[in-house]
Amino acid sequence: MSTELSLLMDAALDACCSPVTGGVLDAEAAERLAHIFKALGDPTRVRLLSLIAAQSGGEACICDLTEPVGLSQPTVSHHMKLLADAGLVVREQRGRWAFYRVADDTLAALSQALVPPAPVAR
Amino acid sequence: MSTELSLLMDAALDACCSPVTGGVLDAEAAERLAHIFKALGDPTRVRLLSLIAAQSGGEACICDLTEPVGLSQPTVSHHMKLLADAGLVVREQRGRWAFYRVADDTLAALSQALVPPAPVAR
DNA sequence: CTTGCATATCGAAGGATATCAATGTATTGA
DNA sequence: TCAATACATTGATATCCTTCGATATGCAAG
Repeated sequence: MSTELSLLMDAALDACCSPVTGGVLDAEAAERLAHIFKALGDPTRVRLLSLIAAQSGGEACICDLTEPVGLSQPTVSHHMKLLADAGLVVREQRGRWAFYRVADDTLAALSQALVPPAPVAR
Repeated sequence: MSTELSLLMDAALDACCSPVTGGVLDAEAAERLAHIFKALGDPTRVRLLSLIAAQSGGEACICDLTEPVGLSQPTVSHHMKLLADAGLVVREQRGRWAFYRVADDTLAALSQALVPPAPVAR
């Protein structure tokens, strides 16, 4: 097993995102990572994520998002479901509204998984 | 620029990856990011990336990759093209072989683009 | 120049995805 | 209870993606 030293080694990291360049990934780890990346692989969803993050309070309901992205309510709802399934946003129902906020821990873990290996000392 | 070596600053970052949580992304920035994430949105390609990174010398030809992922040569070639188009991998032809290596700068820029915003001071 | 090898490209089949209108499900307010 | 609001789900359609076998391209050794 490769226990490279990494600042910020965490449970969250193991839970979702093995480092891409930290040894050959088994099928399961690759699947987990790809699932999250696939959710980010659509411009609308990237946009939605940035819209939520930019909202004051850090959260947004579907109704806040429909107009900025210029798509129908069902379509936005569909995209948000994919983002939620990937663990990139967290959904919270409050009254008739569904509030979404960015899952910072998943974002941080993903970010760590992409950090290139340290250059060889010389 | 300065004589200090800055860790992967503006150039690479602006070129490909505006921070996801750093304000609302315009359509173009979202498109750029999504294009790269889409390339990572397939388990085979995530696997290929990790295989190349794990190779001694940090590079691999198609022939090194076909057997580990268990897919046909044309399919692996196709996946590598997508990774290369996304700037995640660099191709170098040497003789009859095409050598691919991970583009650390793109990986680092992507990683930066995912870093969640610092918690608000209070 | 011919043969063999590594890779790329093409064309096709099957499955997945994005999108919408229509409809269903809760929840609130009157 | 009734009507309105916010959101999710369904069903349909057009497009895109993954994968393969077949074939083309390009290089290298005789």
